[in-house]
Amino acid sequence: MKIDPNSPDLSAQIAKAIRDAIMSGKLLVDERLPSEAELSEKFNVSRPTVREALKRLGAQSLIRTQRGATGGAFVNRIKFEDAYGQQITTSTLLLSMNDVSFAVACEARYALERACAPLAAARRTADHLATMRAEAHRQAQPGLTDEAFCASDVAFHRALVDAADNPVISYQLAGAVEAMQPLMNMITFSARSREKIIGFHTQIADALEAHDAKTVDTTLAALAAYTNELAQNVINARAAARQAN
Amino acid sequence: MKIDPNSPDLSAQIAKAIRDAIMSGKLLVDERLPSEAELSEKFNVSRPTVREALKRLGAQSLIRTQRGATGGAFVNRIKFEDAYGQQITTSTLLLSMNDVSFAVACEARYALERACAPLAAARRTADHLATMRAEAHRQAQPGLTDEAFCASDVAFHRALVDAADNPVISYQLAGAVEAMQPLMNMITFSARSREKIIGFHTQIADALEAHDAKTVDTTLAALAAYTNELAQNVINARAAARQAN
DNA sequence: AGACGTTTAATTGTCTGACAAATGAAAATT
DNA sequence: AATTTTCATTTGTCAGACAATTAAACGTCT
Repeated sequence: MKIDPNSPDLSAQIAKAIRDAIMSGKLLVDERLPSEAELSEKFNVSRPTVREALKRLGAQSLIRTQRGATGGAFVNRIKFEDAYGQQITTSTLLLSMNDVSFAVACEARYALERACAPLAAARRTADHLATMRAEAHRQAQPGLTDEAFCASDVAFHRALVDAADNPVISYQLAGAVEAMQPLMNMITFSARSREKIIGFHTQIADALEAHDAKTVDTTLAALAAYTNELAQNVINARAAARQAN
Repeated sequence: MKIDPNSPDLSAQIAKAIRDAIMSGKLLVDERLPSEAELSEKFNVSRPTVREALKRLGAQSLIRTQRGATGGAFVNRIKFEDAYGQQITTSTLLLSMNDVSFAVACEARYALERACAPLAAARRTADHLATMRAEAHRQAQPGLTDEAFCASDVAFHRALVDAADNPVISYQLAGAVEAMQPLMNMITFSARSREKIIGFHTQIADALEAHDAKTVDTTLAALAAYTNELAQNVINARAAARQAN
């Protein structure tokens, strides 16, 4: 692909050309790209410009670089773990920057989570159950901050998702689950509400252990409704406070 | 956040520092970052290094830049549309580079899609239905290539997902749905199989129109099973061909 | 011949300094 | 007062340099 040297986004064009080559399979995994000097000659740009393009690709985990005699830039085999972070960052910012309501985010998260219920019920291992029960136990500890409670909640739900034993699902849901955390942090979890949530969590773990997909699904629905209710209370209280001013 | 000037990844460190500032809210949407010259002074690095860091952030749509007197780098309000492309690219590469089987990808896609069924059945608009029926009609045209058939299939399913009217769900599922396309392309769709798939599609559109979530769900399950069957046939045929050699 | 240092070439990472292009603000002109 | 010109700021790009790293090539000694 040719680039337009008069456009003021040469590095973006070059990055796109290389990205397209990777996507189309012209560049294979672990294949070495030409050196920066060769690329700058090929595209008729300077080395800094080539480097900016390569950094763009590196930021997307499409390439990795290595110094030294046999070094260079290599097409990176992007792993699910690499993609999680990116996915979570983007999802979190999407929610916060586009004023996505708690209700909408919550609906998405639980709708997708419920999709895992049948698979998780069928495939959960002892490890998954242990993780979930450990998190439920942590959630019951007195003196736990709201933030730590939320973090544990996320860990519980990620274990549930991972129990479906499908890496594609785990990847897609990582964003939906983790991105909820900042929104959840607006809630102050009373002892009573924590108790109730832990009850749901225990029910879910029990149902998973019993391979009872139906109960997992209905409990998740109940948990979704309750979470929404808690958030709605906060929103209503804030509105009332504003009114009082 | 301080950076270690002896590490050979200065631009990555600087990018991380700025990314963290955005994530934590220290930098607000549309806020202007210091100029490249100021940043290079602040971090004690050269301007090219700062620029590499900014390009990394630009690649993630976290900032945008503008030339001129009042120009600079600004925190970007990342839109869902911006994120789709990135999401699809990453998902597609994840599947192809990690040898994710058709079955696993298909399971994920349909599990997540079925999660939208109740919402889509409740909220579908005439527009969504029209799009879906138009795609079903396109799929019935003779002379359609397999690739075009797949593309139309993706468009149909994206309309279904969008009918759930939840931007978070649409975003998450864009990856799962679009990333399947390269895998689907291995299938040769016979006239009979196309007919059958179009039948499912029509059934889904009808059920959505009737707000019948249950039928949407069961039809999606049937479609998932059939798609898997087609792929399995290809895989078996290939195995047999290998055996014959 | 083979094991073990040494040198060397290739490559990325970083820096310096420069100029072009865009752009809005300030200054000058009508 | 309106319009044009000038100017300062900032990003985009380039050229050239040196440091750090790395593996291969080379030499040396046993």
